[in-house]
Order: sequence, then C-alpha cells, then structure tokens
Amino acid sequence: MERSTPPRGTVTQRAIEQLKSLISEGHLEPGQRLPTERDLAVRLGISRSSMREAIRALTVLGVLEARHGSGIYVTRLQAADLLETLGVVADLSRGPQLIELMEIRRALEATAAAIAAARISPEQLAEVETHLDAMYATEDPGEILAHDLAFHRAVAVAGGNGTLVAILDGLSSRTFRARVWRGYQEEGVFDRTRHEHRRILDALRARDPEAARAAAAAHVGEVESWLRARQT
Amino acid sequence: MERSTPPRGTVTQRAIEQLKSLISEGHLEPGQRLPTERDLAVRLGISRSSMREAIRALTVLGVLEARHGSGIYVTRLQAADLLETLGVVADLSRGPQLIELMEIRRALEATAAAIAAARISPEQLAEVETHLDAMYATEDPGEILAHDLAFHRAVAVAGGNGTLVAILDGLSSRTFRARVWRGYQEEGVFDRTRHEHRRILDALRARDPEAARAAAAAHVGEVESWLRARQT
DNA sequence: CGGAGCCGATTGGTCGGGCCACTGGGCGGT
DNA sequence: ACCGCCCAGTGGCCCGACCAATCGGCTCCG
Repeated sequence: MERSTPPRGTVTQRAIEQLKSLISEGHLEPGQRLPTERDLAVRLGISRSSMREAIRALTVLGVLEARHGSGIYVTRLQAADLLETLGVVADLSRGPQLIELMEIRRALEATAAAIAAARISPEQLAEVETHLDAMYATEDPGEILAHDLAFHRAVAVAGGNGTLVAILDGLSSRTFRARVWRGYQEEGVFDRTRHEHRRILDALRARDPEAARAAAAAHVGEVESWLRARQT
Repeated sequence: MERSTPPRGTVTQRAIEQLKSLISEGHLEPGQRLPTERDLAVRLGISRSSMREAIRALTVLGVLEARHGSGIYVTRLQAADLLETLGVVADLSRGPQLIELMEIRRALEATAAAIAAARISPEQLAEVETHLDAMYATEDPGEILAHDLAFHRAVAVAGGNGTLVAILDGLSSRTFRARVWRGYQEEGVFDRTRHEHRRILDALRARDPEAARAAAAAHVGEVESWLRARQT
C-alpha cells in the first residue's frame, strides 16, 4: 500500500523522469538552483550514485548544468542548450543517413534563407557580405570553410528563429562538415562554392524570399548530390 | 610527455568522449557488444561509478543500450535511436520556442509531403487514406488526434527519409501535441482539420509535390498561427 | 575604515567495495 | 532427445569515504 513511486523501469530512469516533470510542471524554473545531490537522493529515496547518473543524463541533454563546488542548475532551456546533442547524431551518422541529414539540412537552410530575405537588417546583411568577401580573399581551405560556416550562420541568425539556428549548427558540426569537405575540396570547386554563396547574398539583398530559398537549396543540393554520387 | 589521457575536463566527460570516438573511429560497430563495465573502467583507468555515468549518458543519447544481465551493446545508430532526445526538447520548450519549433515543423512537414507526392506507392497512399477516413468516422478528440499523428507519420514514411520521420516524430511527441490540442479542440475546428488533411491527400493522389508542400505548410501554419495568437 | 588574503563549510567529482537481480548456457534428470 | 534446474557472469543499486572547486565570512594589514 505504499505505491508512491510505482516500480516501473529502473530506479535511475524513474529519477530522470521525476526531474524532467519537476521542470515541465513548472516547479523548477530556468536558471534556478536545485537541492544538493545528497538532498535529492534522500528525497527520491535512492542512493547518491543513482541520483548522480540521473543528473548526468540530464546534463548531457542540456537540461541541467553542474558547477563544481557551487551546485546544480537548470539551464536556460533554450534551443542552443538543448540541441547540442544533434551534433552527436551528425557525428555518428554515416552512409545513407548522411544523405538523409543533408536532405533535411537543405530544407531548413532554404527556409532560413527565405525568412532571412524578408527580415534581414542592413547590419546583418553587411555581416553576411563580410564572410563572402573573406571567402574570396583566401585559398586556404580551412579559412574558407570557417567563413562558409559563418556565412550560413549569419543568414540563419538573420531569420530570427533561434531554434532553427541551433539545429543548423548541429547539422553543420565540425566533424560533419570537415568529413564532407575532405575530398570535396580536392576537386577544386572553390569558385563554384563562392558563386553559390554570392547568389544567396544577391537574393537577400533583393529581399526576395523565393530566390533566396532556391539559391540556398541549390547550394546545399550541390554538396548533397556530390555526396550521393560518392556514396560515402 | 604522458599524453595518454589529457586531463581536459572531468574524468567522466573524458570517458564519454573516448567511447564516442571508439564508435566514430569504427572500432565499435552497430549492434556489437562492449566489454563489461568493470573491464571498461579498468581500461580507461577510472572507477566503475564514473564508467557507469558515462555509459548512462550515452544510453540516454541513444548510442548505447544496456541489457541487464547480458551486457552493453551499441545501438543500430539509426535516426530513430538517436533522435529520441528531440522529444525531450519539445516537451521542455515553452512560449516563443514552441512557435519556433512549429515554424521548423512546418518547413519539414511541407518537405516531407512534397517528397512523398513524388515517391508514394499505392499501398502507402491507401494507408494514408485509411487514417483520414478514421478521422471522419469519429468525434472523439483522442482518437482523432491519434489518426492525425498516424496520417502525418504515414506521409513522412512514404517520403523514404527515415531521419526525417524520426525528427518529425520528436517534434510531434505526445505531450507536445497534446498541449497544443488541449484548448485548440475547444473551438470545434475538427471539420477544418479534416479538410486540411484531405487537401494533403488530394495532392498526394495527384502526385503534385508543390501542391502537397503548400497543403502541408498551410495545415501546420494553421495550428502555428493559432498558437502565435494565443501566445502560450 | 577599506580592501586583500586566508579559511573553512558546502557541494559536486571520484573512488572502491559490496550486494542484489537478471540472463544465458551448461549440466543433470527424465 | 528434451526439459528444467543451477550457477557463473553481468548490469543495477547502494554505501561510505575522500578529493577538489567554490564561496562567503573573517581576519589582518595598510
């Protein structure tokens, strides 16, 4: 007759669920500090070890943040915090899944460009242009890649959808892009890449959402089709 | 000169990275069984507690799977395994972020519908139709919601991009949809919802990608604008 | 009076060991 | 040949201790 904590699943799993509902129910606000590990363990009637595993789980998900010597805190619960795990997905994906991810990135990048075309400010437009200029100013693959990433990020930011920015960041994670570029660059397509970026910028400058969508989709599609042909 | 384990970050965090690279480097294949917790702990020179935390972390990310009494295994590393965490994001998002997620869902749902229009098989078309019929056959909100979800899922599956299906599943996670529906249904818009779904089906039947994209975008946009007005 | 530096309580991080619960394969009985 | 029991292996959980980073208050010096 004590069923306060129905023994469904493992103890740790239950602890994770309980912490999650504490947040989703609104009992824990973003930025707020939690009780100590020792307290929480006692309250949920489990050992500190299990409690720590639960906390670690929510930490890697970007929901909690543990500061050594200070305490455990709820993150801001914003997209950037929560979607960091997308990078892991991209890193561990291979073969056909890479292509599927590219297909998704194409759709989102196109959407971001379209939204940006409608909302972008002169300052943001200038920043995007900066990165394009930088891509023209060097032949160093690493530097070009860096400005390539910055270019797309600036466009996404101009769209005003922070969640979308976080997702695209994840899909463009370091190793993901690096893996694709390694080899892609060998065929000397820097000029074409620069041109594609220019087309996107042109569309943004013209405040033409459909043109921007098409240019961005074509750009990502270029990489995508190369990847598809090479069947990595 | 001992760089075997660069003391960057915490011990557990290092263990997580090492396990991840074991997989991404190809030393661990999907489905393969790992050494025991005790073994791994010894090999990485850490305690079993820390090792368990690392394993738990990769478990919640959908990378590893622990079977009590049997061992620890690498998952298939497919989208469905890895993207389960997206549901957590959707569950914990609120206010403006919900709208941003909807904007993303609109883009992806539209893309999925467009792809499906080009590729869908007669059997898959029949299944989609089944769920639409079911939505017309009842007035029970729960049942309608269930077939609504199934309808969209069937469309996404017909698109052939498993990763996209997994992402949309996450964005349409139980509580996410339930939260939106609660109240939305009160305004008695079942008929409009059914009509929107019918438009999508019509476009699929006509093999018209652009029409399908527009119909799907309009459908999600309907919910989105309602949400935006209500500013949850 | 004010600021710099020390100090200790608090709290997360790590460790080692012990016990329990489940799995699976081998062994013995039928 | 088949079935069922048994037990070694393995993950799940707990305990208690100690280490290390933090942070606030206190002291001491200028």
